[in-house]
Amino acid sequence: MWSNHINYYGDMRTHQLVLTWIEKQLSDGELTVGGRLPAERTLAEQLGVSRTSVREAIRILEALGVVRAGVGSGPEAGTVVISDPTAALGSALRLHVATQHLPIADIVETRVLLESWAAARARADAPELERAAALLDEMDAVGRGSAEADHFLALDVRFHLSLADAAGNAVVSAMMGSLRESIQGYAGKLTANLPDWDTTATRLQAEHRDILAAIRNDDGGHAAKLVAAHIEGYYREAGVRHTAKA
Amino acid sequence: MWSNHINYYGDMRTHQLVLTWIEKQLSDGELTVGGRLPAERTLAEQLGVSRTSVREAIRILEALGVVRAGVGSGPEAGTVVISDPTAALGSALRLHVATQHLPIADIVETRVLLESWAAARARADAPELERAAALLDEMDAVGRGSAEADHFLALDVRFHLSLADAAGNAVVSAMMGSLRESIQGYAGKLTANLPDWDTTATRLQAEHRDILAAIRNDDGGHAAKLVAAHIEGYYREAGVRHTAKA
DNA sequence: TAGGCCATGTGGTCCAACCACATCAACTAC
DNA sequence: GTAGTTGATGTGGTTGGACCACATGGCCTA
Repeated sequence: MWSNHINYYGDMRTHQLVLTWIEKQLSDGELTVGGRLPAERTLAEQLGVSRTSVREAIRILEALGVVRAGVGSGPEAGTVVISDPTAALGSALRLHVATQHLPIADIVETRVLLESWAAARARADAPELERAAALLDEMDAVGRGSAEADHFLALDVRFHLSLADAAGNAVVSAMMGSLRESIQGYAGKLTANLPDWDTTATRLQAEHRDILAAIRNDDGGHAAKLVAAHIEGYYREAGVRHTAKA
Repeated sequence: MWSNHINYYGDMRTHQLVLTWIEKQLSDGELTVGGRLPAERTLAEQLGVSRTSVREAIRILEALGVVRAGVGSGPEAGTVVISDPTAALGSALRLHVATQHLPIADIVETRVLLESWAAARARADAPELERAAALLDEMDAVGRGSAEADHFLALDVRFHLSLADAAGNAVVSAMMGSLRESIQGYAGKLTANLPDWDTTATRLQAEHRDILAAIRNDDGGHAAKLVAAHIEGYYREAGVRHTAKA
């Protein structure tokens, strides 16, 4: 038969072998969130591969939001297991947008889809809604000058993510976050196309409060419609002028 | 002030520097899908970093479905830019499922959400529907024994992806594909819980044809309902027995 | 006892070599 | 002249070893 070496793994590249081992540890529950991977040198010796290959595997896991690497000693050091699906989805989408194989329009459309569903699905008494309400107050407090637009938008993102979280679906939340991240730069530029940021911000806030009120009133269907109109309206207002400049 | 070396990039780690450079090339259109990256050794020299760091960056891009690396010479060799968002999302979701921080139920729910939307959105004359129909014929042709269940399910996946493609949203298609990939192993095990695979497969096929007919009849709303019932019904049938065994 | 200092262990980076692979051109045998 | 072989070339794949920056903690000194 074939080799009886413990390290026979077919055509698999070395770093994939390491990935497979780590994924198995995760599936078997021998590695859990918060736990630490063996040190790179140790792991390399255990698996009979070079440290380089171990590092390549860890880099991939880092990019996928599965681990975090820290130098030095102490609690922040070492490679520890985390769970940040949004990071992976976000950078992936961002890069594919860069290759121009993921149209911005499709991203916006997907955002509307997910966010409408979340609004319809959110429970009226979800604790995330209180955070959302607090964010709205914070947004009222920021100035209405275009200089503060970035600050306002940052809070806006967190508000929408809070609504998504209120639906209680981790996958939808992660996807929502990644969609926002992937078009973050784009959305920022859009504000430059708005004729009057002050007016727009005030309108957005009014719509935000309507959406939140609908959810808290257990009128999911209405909330979903409001959310869709809210998002589409914003991109239409900013986007039309954007294309009109061309 | 600080160093005036051309390679001062703040706290960024070396491989991130390479990633940033490549992402900029993509955004600027200097690198497009189908294009080739400079050879690893060349790129390392150009950017003033080690080949190791270049390779770590490329590994990340590979995991994100942005490039494909091939050894040797000729058209298949070298590191070429591709665009496979599904690969990135799929492996990310799969790993996070392994960490048990993404409930399977949430993935199934999200799948229903996306697929219902796609069914409602698909155009009746979309060319992808012909591929879907061909897949259904192929599924009729495979045996009904449980031994062929894997083959049937593989075609089933492609059928559903074809429907998603018919909606014409690349982001939704990519997410759909990644969701299927992330629970592929899980779905396969479920068939073992079914009392009679033959009967189930025949029923699934009937539902498939109803869905396809509804889309072709331009009745998106009906198609969406059928799809939701189709997916939820399958998981309920297989899943209930699964938990009942415990 | 309080302070500084170094041993230790972590990831971060680099280098130099070697391998396997695929192509292509030059060369050789017929 | 043609067909086949062979080697040069260039690609990613892998390895071992060296050194660095960093953070801790214990030892040693004042």
